[in-house]
Amino acid sequence: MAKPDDRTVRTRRRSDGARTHEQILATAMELASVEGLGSLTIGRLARELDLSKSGVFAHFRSKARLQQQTIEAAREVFEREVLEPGLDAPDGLARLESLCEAYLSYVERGVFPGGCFFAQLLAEFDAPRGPIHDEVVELQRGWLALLERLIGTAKERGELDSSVDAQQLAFDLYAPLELANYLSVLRRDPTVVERGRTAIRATLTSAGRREGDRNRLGGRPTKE
Amino acid sequence: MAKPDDRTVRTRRRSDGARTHEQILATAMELASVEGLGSLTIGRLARELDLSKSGVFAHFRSKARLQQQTIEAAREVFEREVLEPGLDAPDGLARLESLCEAYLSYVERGVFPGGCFFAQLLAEFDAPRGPIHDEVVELQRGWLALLERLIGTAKERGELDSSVDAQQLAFDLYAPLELANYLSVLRRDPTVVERGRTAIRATLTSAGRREGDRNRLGGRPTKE
DNA sequence: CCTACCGATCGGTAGG
DNA sequence: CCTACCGATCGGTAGG
Repeated sequence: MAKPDDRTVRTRRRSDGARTHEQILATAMELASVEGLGSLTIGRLARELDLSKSGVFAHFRSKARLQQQTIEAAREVFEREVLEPGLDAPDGLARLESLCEAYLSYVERGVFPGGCFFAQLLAEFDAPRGPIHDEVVELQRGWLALLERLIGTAKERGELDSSVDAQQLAFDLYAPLELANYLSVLRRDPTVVERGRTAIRATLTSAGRREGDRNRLGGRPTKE
Repeated sequence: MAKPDDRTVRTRRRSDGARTHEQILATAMELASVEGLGSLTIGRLARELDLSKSGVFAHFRSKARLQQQTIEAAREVFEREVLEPGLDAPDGLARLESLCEAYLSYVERGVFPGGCFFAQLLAEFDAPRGPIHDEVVELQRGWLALLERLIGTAKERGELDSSVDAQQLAFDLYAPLELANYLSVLRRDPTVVERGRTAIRATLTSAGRREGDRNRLGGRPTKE
């Protein structure tokens, strides 16, 4: 607060520690999406950001807190890159399709260099017990609950057949989204995402009350 | 060879180093399926097996070779637990269904404590470049090629519609297998596997030429 | 945000 | 298969 308008500043020092904190988390998300949250080390982050190990450490005071905050930062990216655009569509079937397409687009655009942060987290912490496992359970529950809620609304509006099992359909939609993510990263080929689009389209069509409904999930890939 | 019939042997020492080698790999597969191949350390294995670190190290002479041999050992388990029972069915659609069911049963039986070894490997090494990544690419290619081959045969025999895209259908079948694996481990609840069975059944039915075909992938869960 | 440290563990080597 | 080591890196602390 002493010298707020100092224009002689070298490069950083704009908003002091907060800016560094953000940069650390941004790098942490990238590293974790590629190599896993377990491979994320404070020393590695320090090297990557040209800071001292203790400098990085001071921002979090424990590795567990670094991991928690990295997950939280990734949650915000997911919110901005998938949930917000995905849910910005008319309620019902259109919103369900839009959400699936938003996820596939997020994979296709390579928002995280190692693919979906949470797909990585699911596979990494599905088995080992601990606080991160518990958080992944909650995150997955929330994701599936969201899909089930949209499916329920689409059923109420008569856009999906009333005989549809919402939990099963949520599983049926989630599966190709996940596989499209893993395979597109594995092959370094975002066109695999098109397989996911085709699968989603077919699943929604066969769950629909009639195929005359306009299907907005077309074959046009997202330009970026 | 000097004392082949020594009955005064304490406990181990049956087939000497080969037995120890197998035990190390068995433990390595279990650990890797839970925590990932990257978290597998020689020191950890030594503790788990009550050996010295160098004793374990001597069997492999590098961490890379330990990882390679662990993957190879897991490949043999997959062969025995999935491919052999799965492919032991009449050629065509029945064999395709049987293979999917064999995978789901392998997940359900908890052959590896952390779920499918290769699903873990896919998620762990989809992004980081290196020799393991390259091997995962090959393994995935082989798995999808096998599915596509079985689909091709089923089409030739008229058990699947001739308009079916073999690559797409392989993707559509693979997706629920993978998700059933991840979610059943995450929730520690093998009944999630039933979601996978339902998805596979629906996908094969809608790809079939007519629904009058006998569908052997029933709702009876594998007893063990 | 830094230097300077701590004990533990890593992959790996020497030598037996 | 062992003991005894090596340099590097880990998470974390002290003290500024």
